[in-house]
This record gives sequence, C-alpha cells and structure tokens, in this order.
Amino acid sequence: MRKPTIIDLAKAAGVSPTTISHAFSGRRKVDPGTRDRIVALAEEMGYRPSKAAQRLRSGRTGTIGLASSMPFAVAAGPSRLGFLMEIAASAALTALTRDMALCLVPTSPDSNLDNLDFDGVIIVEPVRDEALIQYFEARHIPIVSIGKVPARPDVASIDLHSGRTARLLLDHLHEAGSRQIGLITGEQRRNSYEETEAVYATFAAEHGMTPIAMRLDENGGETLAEREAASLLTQHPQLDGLLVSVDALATGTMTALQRLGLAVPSDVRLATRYDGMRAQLSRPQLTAVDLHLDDVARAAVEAILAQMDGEDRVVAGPTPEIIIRESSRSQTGGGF
Amino acid sequence: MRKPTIIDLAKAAGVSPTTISHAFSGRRKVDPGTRDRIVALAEEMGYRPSKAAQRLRSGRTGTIGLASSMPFAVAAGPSRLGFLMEIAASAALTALTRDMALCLVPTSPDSNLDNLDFDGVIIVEPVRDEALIQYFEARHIPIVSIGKVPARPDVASIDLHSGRTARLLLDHLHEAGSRQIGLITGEQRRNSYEETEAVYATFAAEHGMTPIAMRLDENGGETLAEREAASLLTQHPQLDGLLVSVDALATGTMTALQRLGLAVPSDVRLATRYDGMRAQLSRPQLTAVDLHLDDVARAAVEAILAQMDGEDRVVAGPTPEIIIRESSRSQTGGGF
DNA sequence: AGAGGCGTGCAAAACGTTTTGCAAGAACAA
DNA sequence: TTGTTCTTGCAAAACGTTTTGCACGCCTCT
Repeated sequence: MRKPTIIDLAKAAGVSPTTISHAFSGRRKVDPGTRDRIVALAEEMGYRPSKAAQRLRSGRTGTIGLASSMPFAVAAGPSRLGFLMEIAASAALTALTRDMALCLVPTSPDSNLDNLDFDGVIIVEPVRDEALIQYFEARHIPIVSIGKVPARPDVASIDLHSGRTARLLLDHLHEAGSRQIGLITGEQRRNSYEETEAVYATFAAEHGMTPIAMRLDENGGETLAEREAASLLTQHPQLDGLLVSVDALATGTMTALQRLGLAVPSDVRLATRYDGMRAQLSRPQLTAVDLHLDDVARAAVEAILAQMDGEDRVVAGPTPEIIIRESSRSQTGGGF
Repeated sequence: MRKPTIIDLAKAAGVSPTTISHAFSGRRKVDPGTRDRIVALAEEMGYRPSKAAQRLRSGRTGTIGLASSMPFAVAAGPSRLGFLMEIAASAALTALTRDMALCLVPTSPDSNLDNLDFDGVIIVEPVRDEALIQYFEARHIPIVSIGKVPARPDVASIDLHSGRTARLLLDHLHEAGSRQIGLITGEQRRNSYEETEAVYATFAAEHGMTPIAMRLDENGGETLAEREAASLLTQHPQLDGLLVSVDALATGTMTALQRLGLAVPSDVRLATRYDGMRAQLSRPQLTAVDLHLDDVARAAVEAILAQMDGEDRVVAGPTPEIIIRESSRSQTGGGF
C-alpha cells in the first residue's frame, strides 16, 4: 500500500496524468466536471503530488535559506537572538504563504553548506566581504541582504535605514537636552555601524560637538561594554548622552553608568538601536527604534521571489520609528 | 552553459554515470585512480549532484521541520522566543552535520502546511491533543516531541524532566527558607505544567503546606502576571516563596511584588523554570534552571534520524541543573 | 461546405540521480 | 584445464512530476 502517484490517480479517474497535473496546477483548462471528480478522488485516495518530483521537474527547491552573518551560536545567543528570531518568524510565515519553506542556515567554522540548496537566500546584516555572500554568489543563488551590503551596492537588499535611524536617535537626544553625545558601535564592519558613524560625524559637526566615538566587539556582551563604557565616561566626563548601537552593549553601558553614580536620564541620556526584549526589560527602559523587522522580513522574501522570477524589482524597507522611553526622557519638561 | 550533470561528467571522465555515482556515494568500490580523476574533474567543472534528483530517487527530502506548538507570532514573541530559538539554533547545526536542513514550520490560523514535506518533524512542547501532532501523524511523518506529549507516551520525545526541575526549584526555595510556596503555571495543557503541578502537590503534602496554585494564560505576558500575581499575594499574604513556570509570568510577578512593597528575596523568594534572557536581565536576577536546550535539540535531531532508519531508539534528555540567583537566595546565611 | 477557433485531452519527452543485475577480466586454487 | 572469487565497470530501469506538440470534436462564421 504505497503512496498513490499521479499515475494511480489517473488510472482511477480514467484520464491521463497530464489532465491530473493540469487539474491541480491550473496551467491549462480542464473540464470542471472532470476536475471535481479528480480532486474528490485524490482526496479519497490520499494523493498528494510528490514535492521531490515537482522540484526535479521544475528545477526549484521551494526553499529559502536564512543565514546569519555570524556564527549561529553567537547569533542565537542573547545578543542578537531577538533580532534574528523576529526576522525568522516573519520570513517563515511569509514564505509559507508563497508555498516556500524557510530553512535556517547555521554558520559554524566546520559546517559544510554544500548539502543545502535553496532557490534564494536571505542574509542578515552582512559584514564587509561577508563569506556567506561570496559562497552563495559563487553558486549563483539569488541573495537578498537585510541591511545594505558594505561596498556592494549591486547586491539586492532591504534597507534598514540605519542612517535615518541614527539621525532619529541623535536628534532626539539633543532635543531632550544632551549637548555632548558619545557613540558606541560594533567593531565589525556592518553597514548599520558605518552609516551610524557617518551620520554621527555629520551631526557632531553640525552642532559643534566633539565626536567621542568608540567601537566594541559586538559579541563582547554586557561585561565588555560595562568596562569600556566606564573608561570612556571617566575619560570624558562631559558626556551627557550616549547612542549605543547594540542592545547588549547598551545595557552594559547602563550598568557602567549606575556604577559611576551617574543617573539615567538626568545626568546621561541613553538610547540604542534595536527595540528588543533587552531594551524593554532594562531599567530604566531604553529608548530605541522600531525597525519593523516583520515588514523587513516580508520584503526580503518578496525580493527573493522577484529575483527568482528575473525581475530585479527594488523593494523598499519600512521606515524606522523611534520609541522614546525613560532612558532618554527630557527632564526639563513634563513629569512630576 | 548549464550546470553540468552526472552525464556530462561521465562523458568527460570517460566512464559511466554509475561509476560517478559510486565514486561520490561510496556505495560500491571504485578504483582509487578513477575516483581521483573523477573528483578532480568534478571540481574543475563545478559539478555537484542535484539534490532534487537525489531526493526523488531516494525518497528522502533531507529536511527536518521544527514546529512550535503555538502560533508562531506568539512563539517568536518575547515570551517563548528564547526557548524556541535556542532549540532552533542547535537543531539546525546538528541537522547540518548530518546532511539535513532544518526548516521552520510557522503555525498560523490560515497557514497551509501541505506544501512542506519533511523526513521528520520536531515539535516543541506540544499541548494535549496538539493539532500539529495529529497533522503529521496523519501523514506518517516521524515525530519527535521536545517535552513529553500529554497522554501520548507512544510518541517519541526528549524528556525535559519537568518533574525533576520542579522538585529542584521547590527544594531550593524550601532550603532557602520559604515555608509557604505558591505556584503559577500556564493554563495551556503542556506536559511541563502538568508534571510541575503534580510534583508541587506532592511537595506541599510532604511539607504540610497548603497548596496555593494558579494557572495563567502563558501568552498573557507580564501585564497579566502582574495583575493576577498581585491578587494572589494579597489573598494569601502568608506566601513567602513562588515558583512561576513561565519566565514572562515570573518577571510580571516580580513587578507585582515590588508594587506591593514586598522585597525579593527577603520577603518572598522567586524562581522560574527557563533560564533565558529574561531571567538573567531581571533585577534581582531570577533563580532558574538550565535545561540544556542545546543538548535537547541535538538529541531530538538524533532521535528523528533514528526513527527514519527504523530504529526506535530511546534518547535520554539531559539532566536539568538549577542556577541559583539573587531572587531566591537565603537571607540567613552568608552574604555581605 | 469549408475555414477558423476553442475546449478538452493524450502521449511522450524531459528533469538528474541511484540501484540492480549482469559481464568481462584478472587472480587464484584445485 | 576448469572452476571460483574478486574487482571494476556498464546499461537500463526506476523515482513522480510538468511541459510540449498534437489531435479530435464541436461550434460559429462566411
């Protein structure tokens, strides 16, 4: 009692396999009566077309890969877990509605990706000269990056608007009263850091502010940030605002501030980029930006599909929105 | 300039496709010299066997599904995000080392899973009469559950040892000085809650403690927990210890305690089950249990593979380990 | 009646592997 | 010599679809 094939069904229905195929795919007209008979019979016999055969015939795998640009253990670790998972969940759902499956691509030093094959791959926040991009490009697999690819404007990407995001936060900090704002980004060369740094430089110049910036290993976590932020703050006691690009580094910075006896937000205002669990669980809560990652992921899937169809349609990323919280609230106005 | 097929390679190497196949699969001996020539030529021509064809021929999809037992939007939401992602990351990596891909199975009211096909599926903490289990069972797809399946001892599963976990926490709270411990679990009927409740009942009886237990919607998040925990605490002022099974509910409870002017841990000791970001970011930090989810995920993948091979090997889950933190520390001893 | 068009259906050729049974030659033993 | 076994290789048959070109019958215009 094997799984019934299209041929079994054809025999049972007294038609040819061709007709069955058309009845399901709708690629050609089949008589409504015939079709109804076919689907009823299919249901009864438990027939479902073999994905494997369809894939072989069509040359499509029906699968999209989601690759994080850093070792998966780290990406799944506390630091970037939320970021990646938000994207994964939304992308998986969008993919499913397009009859595609979403596959996780773990990266680890000794992993061999040759056994995977995808119709396209989404790469999350690649770094400059990202190995994953090189790998998939060499195999001619369509790529869409979430966040622009540094130095590779030719690679399709969903813009995270990191420059605008930075501007949003800096303007807000300034409005809230900060006059000397510092910047902490990651030392990895991701587009978001680079854009942020560029905007920061401009902003500092505009406001006649001394740029005080620092790069930390984004995987260093809270302990690294705590130590380094403390030294930055003692070295530059005039700092009364801080933009920290990575949430884990931001909460680490928060601890440093508290250790130094500096109050947030009255002495120093603090803001971060990604509005994840960390920003919300921090006390005081962190001002952050809603990047609309669900929309981003959706757009990335659409972009992959478009690319598979040969269209090189550009998909715009959603506009980031600032979420102002306790950590940067203006002390002059409101509040009693 | 198409992708070279096994036939192209065979022609170029002057052998038959059979030999190529054997050279790669190792299913039969081929002369070392011939093999070397083949692999060199393959490399040069950029030949790689078509996954689709292999799958069709072998009947295996090379893919394992990972399904969360609740709508994906929720599972990926703050509450269970960490739990699921930890498993996903580890499972994806393990799967890859076994030449399998890991696919996310999003669940949403209107999603149609029929376009997916897997060699097996891992289901995370299913509820009683879980729809996903019924779905995959009907399609004869091997299932491994993470956490036992309520009322279905016949379904293969990796034991999360929820009873032991509960015992660990309750014993600790008692040792730390709590004499009237309350319990908050989820109202969904997952095995972990059921085991916890059973162990709690036994524990209460052993210690002559009045059982004070409550079930909350696990998706209610912190706000729900805050409200309900507050009412529980005012109703039972004698409570000096709380075991809250879900981390989001635990942090909500923490807020309730603070609102009520109860100090943690001196007035009430608090502990939760899953040691995720939430437990660690909470202030004071939450006592929790390391469930070794990476090992659990690894075991789940192994179990799926074993089941595919017909072995019904039972895979033991790792032993949970308590991680004692500030929220439940004994006040009598040590510490200054 | 003939020409054109439409609706419906079929046969057969892919798609690129793996597997099975067979064969030719070499090595080896009796 | 004859038989046995081992090694290496091949041809051909699957695996279950989708697509293409063709054909038949029926309708509708001229």
